[in-house]
Amino acid sequence: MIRILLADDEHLIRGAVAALLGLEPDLEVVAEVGRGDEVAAAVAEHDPDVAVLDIEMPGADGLTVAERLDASGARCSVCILTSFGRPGYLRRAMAAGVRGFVAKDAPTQELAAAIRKVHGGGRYLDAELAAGAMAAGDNPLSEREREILRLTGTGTETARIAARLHLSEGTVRNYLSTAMTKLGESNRVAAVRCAKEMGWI
Amino acid sequence: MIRILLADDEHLIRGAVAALLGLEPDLEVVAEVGRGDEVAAAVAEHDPDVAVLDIEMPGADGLTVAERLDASGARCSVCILTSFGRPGYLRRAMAAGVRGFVAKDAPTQELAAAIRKVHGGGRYLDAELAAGAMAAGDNPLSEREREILRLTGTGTETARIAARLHLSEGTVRNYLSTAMTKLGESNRVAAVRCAKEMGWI
DNA sequence: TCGCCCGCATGACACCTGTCATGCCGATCG
DNA sequence: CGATCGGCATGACAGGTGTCATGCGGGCGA
Repeated sequence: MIRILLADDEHLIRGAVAALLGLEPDLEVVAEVGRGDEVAAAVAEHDPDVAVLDIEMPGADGLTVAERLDASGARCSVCILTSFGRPGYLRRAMAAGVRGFVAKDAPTQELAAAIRKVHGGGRYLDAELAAGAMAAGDNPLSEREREILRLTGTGTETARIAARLHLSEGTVRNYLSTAMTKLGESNRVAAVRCAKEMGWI
Repeated sequence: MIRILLADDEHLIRGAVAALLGLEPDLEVVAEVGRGDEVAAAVAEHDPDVAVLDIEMPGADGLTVAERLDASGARCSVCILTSFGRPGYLRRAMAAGVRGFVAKDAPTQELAAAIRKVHGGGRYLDAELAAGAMAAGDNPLSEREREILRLTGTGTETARIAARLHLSEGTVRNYLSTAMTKLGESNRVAAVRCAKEMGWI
């Protein structure tokens, strides 16, 4: 029996995935949490074999959680289950020692297959996603560029961004300009959108 | 036995929700589709009692599908199941004769409860969402403003938007300006974000 | 019928944005 | 070591952006 922890902020979906996994005779969901920052405690308490993590979660996102579990030398394996198979996400997951990566639009039985593979010490990657990540290449943005794109994406004005980061407005515009050049986009809205889709911010 | 049609573009999630509903003795999933534009045919073929529709789908979004079903006088009731409980979505759904509206982060048993209520001729609304919709008020944006906000949100340059809509650039900027004023935002990125969160574009 | 309001559309003006030239610093490499 | 490259930071300039005054036409209440 493979013991599973499920982390996803959408309660109903979490319950549905638990129901799906409950249909498999060799799988057992032993814990469910709705926030990233509750995963560590739940792992400590329930000692699951595999942690199935969503990426978009309040508290801490699934990739950050995976990195922390990896750094703390936790016994349990991690399988990411997410809506967005963005290239940047996949790379960050691999770097964090994640061995399974399944998209929410994958075939129904793929999650159980991934969990078994991961529990057996193997890896499970969606072929489409892996190909996409290879094609997209590395994240070309610097830390400053990412930060400023993130803030721009929330609708923050240039002046406010400059104030918050202790920069001149011209410098903020300059980072946006280099980011736009790197992403091949011609304005800030398009650059933010592109960076988000790649999983780079 | 209540016969259900399930429409959601995320295959794995669709399967999971089907598994969840399969646990209920009085519910039966008789059809599953992954695109909005496949719903009509599936309804005609399987004659379900209740159609459970996601909003974000390729082909046609769930609200559009609900409006079409309503207009065609279909026998089956509609229950919307979505990640985003945006005020504008709820209003559009009500206008389309939808009688159930459930958020994906609602408690696990809420979907089954909503389906039973809707099948019995009643209505089922998440109290939180309904309150949010009341508080947000009506969509203040005109058709032109929505269209231009949508295009701006995809990263399209002002000049291209003007060309596509056969307007001068100044007019496009003006619509963005009035939209920004109505939404209380100070730049186009913020306005797009705000309108999206309200479900107004 | 007459104002009145609202949506649609435009051009002009002030200001914000995107780009460029420039410089500094640390890392990498021949 | 000196050369070179990439990240960080700035100011100046041209052009795009947000705002305003203005006008047209359709619907709606007085």
